[in-house]
Amino acid sequence: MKRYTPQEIELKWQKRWEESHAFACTHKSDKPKYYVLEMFPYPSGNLHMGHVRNYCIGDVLARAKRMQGYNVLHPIGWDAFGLPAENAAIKHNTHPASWTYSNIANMRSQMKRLGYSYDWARELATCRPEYYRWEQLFFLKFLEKGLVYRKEAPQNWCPSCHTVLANEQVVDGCCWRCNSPVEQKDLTQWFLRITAYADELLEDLELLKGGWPDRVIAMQHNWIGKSHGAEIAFPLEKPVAGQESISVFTTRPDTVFGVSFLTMAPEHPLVAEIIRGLPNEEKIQEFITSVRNMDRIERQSETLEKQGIATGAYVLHPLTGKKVPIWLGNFVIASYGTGAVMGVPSHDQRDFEFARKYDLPIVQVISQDGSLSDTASWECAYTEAGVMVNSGEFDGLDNETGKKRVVEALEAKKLGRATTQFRLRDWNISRQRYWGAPIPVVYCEHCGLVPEKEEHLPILLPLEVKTFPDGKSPLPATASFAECTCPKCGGKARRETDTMDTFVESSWYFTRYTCARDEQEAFDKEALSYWMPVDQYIGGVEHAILHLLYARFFTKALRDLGFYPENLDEPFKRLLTQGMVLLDGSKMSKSKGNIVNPEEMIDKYGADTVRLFCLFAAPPERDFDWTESGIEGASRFLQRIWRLFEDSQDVLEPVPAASSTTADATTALAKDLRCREHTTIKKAGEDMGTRCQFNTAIASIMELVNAMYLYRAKMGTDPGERKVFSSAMATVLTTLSPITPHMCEELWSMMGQEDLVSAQKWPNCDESALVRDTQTIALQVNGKLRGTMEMPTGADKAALEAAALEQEQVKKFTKDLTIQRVIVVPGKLVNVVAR
RNA sequence: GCGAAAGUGGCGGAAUUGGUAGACGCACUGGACUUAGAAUCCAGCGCCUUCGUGCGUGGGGGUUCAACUCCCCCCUUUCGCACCA
Repeated sequence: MKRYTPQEIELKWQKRWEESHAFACTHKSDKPKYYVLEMFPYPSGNLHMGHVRNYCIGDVLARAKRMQGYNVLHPIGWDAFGLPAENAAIKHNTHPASWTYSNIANMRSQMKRLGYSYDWARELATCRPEYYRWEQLFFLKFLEKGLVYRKEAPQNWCPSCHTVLANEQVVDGCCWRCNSPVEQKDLTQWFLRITAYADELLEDLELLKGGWPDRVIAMQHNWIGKSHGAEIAFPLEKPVAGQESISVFTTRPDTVFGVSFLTMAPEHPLVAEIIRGLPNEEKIQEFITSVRNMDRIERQSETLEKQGIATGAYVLHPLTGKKVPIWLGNFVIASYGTGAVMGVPSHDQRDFEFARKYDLPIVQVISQDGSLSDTASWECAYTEAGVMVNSGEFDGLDNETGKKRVVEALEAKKLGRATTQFRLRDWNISRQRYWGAPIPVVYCEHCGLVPEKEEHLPILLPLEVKTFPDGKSPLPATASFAECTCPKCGGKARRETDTMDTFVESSWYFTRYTCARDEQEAFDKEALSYWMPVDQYIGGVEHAILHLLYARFFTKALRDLGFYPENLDEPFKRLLTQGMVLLDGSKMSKSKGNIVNPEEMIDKYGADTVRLFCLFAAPPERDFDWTESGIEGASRFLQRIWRLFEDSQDVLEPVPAASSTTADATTALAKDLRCREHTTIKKAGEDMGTRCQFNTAIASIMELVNAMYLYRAKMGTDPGERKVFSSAMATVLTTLSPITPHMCEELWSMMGQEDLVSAQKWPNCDESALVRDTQTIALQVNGKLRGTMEMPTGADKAALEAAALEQEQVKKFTKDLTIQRVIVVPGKLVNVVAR
């Protein structure tokens, strides 16, 4: 008897798949296409359990879809630029490139040990010039179109990473990667104009409903943060620096008559001009400095006390002409809206608190019922809808109508207009780092900013650089790179030494897989429009706004540049956000020391067992705890199949899955097994290929295996019964093969079957096999289960009712009652209603 | 505060359209085999129990012949955003 030795078997079949290019694909096919993609990994060195789970989910789906008749694209690559490579280079005195490439080699072999069915011919790494040259081309096109621009502004600066960060990369005021508190620094940086697509990014979330988890859609919705309102100009009493007025953004123009002050952010560019020469200029300056010195976490914490200072300057109310004092406030954000707000303490809670603290007037202008009350007794602002009061000609209007009328009145005076604001900011893509894609522009002494010529691409990242003595990028000091000639005038120029954010690479890699080896163009239009969009994307929820928002933006931008088909609006049709793998209830992490090493698990149990456990432990979107007893259980199930197979060699014939017929299944025993077999084909097929509920697919196959054990014990010598058993075995191996492909290949070949089990079609469910001679009918009295009865399949309502009323259990429970109704659901139940 | 998801045995979870709640697995208990253990096989496994026309899917109401499932109110947990004007 041959023992189950996964390590031997797995190597053998991995080699067989590779040699036969079993999972290569092309876009020239008559089959319907299916593009399965898992978020590509950063080559950190080793696969962790989270990776394993992610790629197992994708692999089972890819294998199942392939068997179910789809032409499947299932590629993999490496998100290979990024800061950890530089940190590792410093630590181990090596080069980021060699560190990265050796990590890729290691992780690739770990993936191969897990038997993932990738089309390896499409593998890509974003740090290769063959990849990033196209990104540089996109940059130049973006520049032409005004989608990328340079701007000086206060930026999020991570002192530990020596680089700026995008807004999306600042989490709770700290760096998303190293968790150091982020500082603000004035810098000139490159920005991608993602805000130009704010509306479309928001609206197209509608297209994703049903395919994406609600919470991811909600998170993007909030992040984009659209609000409708008005911009209102308050004329300055004394204009400064050529500015006649200060603009504010408000969602409540209907409350404009309640303005009793105007608050500006201390960082507002006009502040310096306004306070110049005022009596308390020095005090104001002190206030500004103290706010600017506050770190971001402190400034944005909800407990921060609202503080402000009166400037002594005034604006004029745009409708009444009354003087309104200008204040500075620490709660006003310079980067949102206009950086200034109108203070309406009666109808805004923040303004209310501010007015109470600094004893500013509170004037009611909205009333629930039109009556006025004394605001001195109010405990909070009234923020609900109502009728306008104290508002001149607008009195008596409901406030929604009032919003429009006030804006119209302001427009007539050229002091306001309806507008919308987004929370979304443009994406800062400059990074003061070495290990990234160079930005293809130069700064010429004569011509200024000059884009590189397309024929000069790729602008290669130099590999010969000095090491990183102070943790900073060596590029500015690398003369061979930084010193260059101007593409326009040929004069002396300096190359841009910032590199691109690595999130730029991951914003388009999924389209490059469709033609990864094309050296002539970024995309082969035919292949691209055949494969895109991705049908199922799988990854962690931590990218809900980062990568997934950037990738959506890039898709729309490249579509509008003509790189993508016109109708490609969204890159990912369906998104599955997989849960985490926990150990003892908390996330596995190196620093905590609670790690399960995938390679050790493969050594101990084999890749098939690891795959099986990852998929059986919980539905894919939920977190699950790694347990030793759980993986033991998975191993036990595979052993159980192996033993059943070994012990049944004498009766097994190499018949196709689902090949037994009604003529073979003549006994009740055989009919039952055949029914179970086809139930599993249907259930596992839907669960694996459509619902992505792998745990229940596995449960269904376990039920079939359990049934086969019982069957074999009772099975006679009848050839029909034996055929039914062989067919069921073939079905187990076929339906389980997406999950545990190696063992299934081995048993498939031991069974004497032709070809690879991976190349088999998914067995057909014969609906007639699901129909049994009799059915169990539930018996209820007043909705409570009181028993069951066996009835011939297809028995009509009258027969079911009559039979039910004859049953002892029913009689017993209706003895002293009058039967009022009998509800019959054919094939299911009979409910006797009695009072 | 706003938004989202979730709450079912000792545990992970199942019930896809309102129709027999607890599939499948883990753990546990008893038995068989064994010198013994491991492995395996068989049986049991929601709770209460006065053994019933009992209770039971976070709690409370409702709709229905029938509710884990639909409606209303509430509680708890997790996650995301948050002085956004």
